Amino acid sequence: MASIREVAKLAGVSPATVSRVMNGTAKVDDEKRERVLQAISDTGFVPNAVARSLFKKSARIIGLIIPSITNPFFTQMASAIEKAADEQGYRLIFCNTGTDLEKEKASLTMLESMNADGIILTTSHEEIESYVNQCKVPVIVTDRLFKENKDYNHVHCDHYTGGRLAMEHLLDCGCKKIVCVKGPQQISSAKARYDGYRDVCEEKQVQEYTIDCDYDFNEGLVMTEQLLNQYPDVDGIIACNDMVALSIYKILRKNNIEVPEQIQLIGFDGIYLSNLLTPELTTIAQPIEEIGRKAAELIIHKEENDMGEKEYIFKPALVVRQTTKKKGEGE
Amino acid sequence: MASIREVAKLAGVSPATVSRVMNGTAKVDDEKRERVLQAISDTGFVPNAVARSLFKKSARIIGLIIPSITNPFFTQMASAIEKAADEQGYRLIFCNTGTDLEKEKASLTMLESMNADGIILTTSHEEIESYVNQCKVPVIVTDRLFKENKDYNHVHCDHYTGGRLAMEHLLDCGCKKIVCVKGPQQISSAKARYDGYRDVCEEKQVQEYTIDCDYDFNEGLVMTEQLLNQYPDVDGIIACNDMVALSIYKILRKNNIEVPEQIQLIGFDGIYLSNLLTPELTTIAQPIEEIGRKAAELIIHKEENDMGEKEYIFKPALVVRQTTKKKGEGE
DNA sequence: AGCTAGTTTGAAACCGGTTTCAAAGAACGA
DNA sequence: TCGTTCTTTGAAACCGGTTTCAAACTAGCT
Repeated sequence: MASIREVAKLAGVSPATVSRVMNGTAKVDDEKRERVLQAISDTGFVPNAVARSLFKKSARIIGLIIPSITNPFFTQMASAIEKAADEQGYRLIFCNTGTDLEKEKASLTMLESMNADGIILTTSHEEIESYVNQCKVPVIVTDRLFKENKDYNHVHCDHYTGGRLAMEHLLDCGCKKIVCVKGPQQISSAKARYDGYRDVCEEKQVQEYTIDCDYDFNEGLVMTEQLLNQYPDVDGIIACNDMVALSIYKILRKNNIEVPEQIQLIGFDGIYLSNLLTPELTTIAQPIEEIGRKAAELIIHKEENDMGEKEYIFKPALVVRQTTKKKGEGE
Repeated sequence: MASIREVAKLAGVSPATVSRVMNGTAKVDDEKRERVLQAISDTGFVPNAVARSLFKKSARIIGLIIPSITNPFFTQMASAIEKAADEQGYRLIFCNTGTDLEKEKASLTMLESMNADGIILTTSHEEIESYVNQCKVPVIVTDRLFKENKDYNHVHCDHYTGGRLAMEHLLDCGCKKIVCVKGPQQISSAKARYDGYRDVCEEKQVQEYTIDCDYDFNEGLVMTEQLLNQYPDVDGIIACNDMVALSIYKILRKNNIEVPEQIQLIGFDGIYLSNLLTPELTTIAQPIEEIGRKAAELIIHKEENDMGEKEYIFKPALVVRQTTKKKGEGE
């Protein structure tokens, strides 16, 4: 409530001096400093962040544009971003897009007009590119690339290798007929994962079986029924992400199919949920927290980084748990 | 980038006129309006939100202070808040506290200095009260009350009735030895739930069995082992929330105990996860989205509301799914 | 003492919209 | 035609910190 001018008046100095005491931007006479500090504590003065950010052109804010706040993958990433941001006095603004392009655009301009210091964007639309280009605020693209070429700061995981790891693991486990539940192929991560699967199929001279599915739990329920119809003798399933893996598991159990005895199942992402369930899900884990932290750091330390079209790729890791098992091995 | 003064110069009018055209706050000559609109579109002018909020003393921001962004209960609530906020052009700022009192305080002052229009707070500390009182920004307390008396705007669920419903349901199902996994009793919701359980015990002349546990998955794992040791003949468990119920289920399965055949299990909250798992969890569901929406609306329409010490209580509902079953009934 | 160099300090401009207030212009009646 | 009232418009103040710039003061040297 109190303003810097009131504090200044009370301390018998100018607003400039109060500002200097608060920020340590210049030397202030000891006796005056004491009076200022006293006045600040007497009035309970808290500097107005809006006024400061108007002048500084920085609101110490990071914008996070993601498809959904309830999706565990994004909340885990968000949590890591929030942690890194909070440590440096930055705040997070959440923008839920539901993958709606118009909302993505609106969030971009809105965050820019709020003097955000940077934006972390997970998009599903190539068309967003021109808007990202116009944006004066640095944009870090995470998880999903929206361009084949590397003109932007990308932080993501090597999904292609992930796809290979998943397939190789199921083959290792002795599966003969492995179905890949492909995610939406316009999303780069889904496509790369499938590419990895397909390349292993080719290399190992194994027949490829696929089914299309959204990155969505409910969609997974429907597609699994269809999968079982289409491939009744399937013995291994690669889900496009962990949430879909959960829905697949649910339908398998509903059909009294034992996992991993009859069908083995592997997910993608390594969200914390994959570890909580019974049974625990075998999955290709991304270092979600590291991705989030890296993205936040790129913005927070943008002065040190040149912010020039870089790509940061993390390695996925196979995490073997309870939904896969080498055939012939006992408990 | 362009400022309102540049737009004004280009259109040959004053900044005031540009402002009036944008906001429709006063009549502007048709021909001038056209010139202004043209200049806006030529320059791609987007008004700076910070400058506006400095004058308006409103940043069209809602602060959300919660213990964790990854906890599904809070993300579901947050999602509903975000939706209601977005519809009215408000943005959400997330503050993760990890139940740390200092972080709660810091978030409160920070949000106030950002000219936030309101704050939605889920706290675990009574001590926060004096800070909430000092806050000029309206604070809505959700989920957990921090005072017995009702001096604040509270939006929450009738946890006491929830506790009763859970216990009555397990009795209905024929359970004889029902253990209540009590949540942290300094948190009002946990206490109310336990009170409900206890009162039903008294009324029905049933022996009360309890075990203490945090609202936390990992804690649940440990406490369940202890529970099985302490009450080997338990046949019904009331978990303090759904996440703890998941962990209880995990340990029960690890001990080869069938649910619901040997032990019946009921959770609390009705997070969407409770429905995704296999088996689906019987739970006492809160109307999480309604709670979030109500809290957001109280802030967005604060002018219409008198904002004077009101309490909004929602009713919980028993959702019977697969972890409970009336004894003696077949599939 | 007189002069220069260095330090502390406050007045005022600034950030970029918004709003007030009074002036200028339009419309209308006498 | 003149006066009155109503409308449109822009100059300037405002929101509340921050920073510049020059004045005032201190210290050090001749």
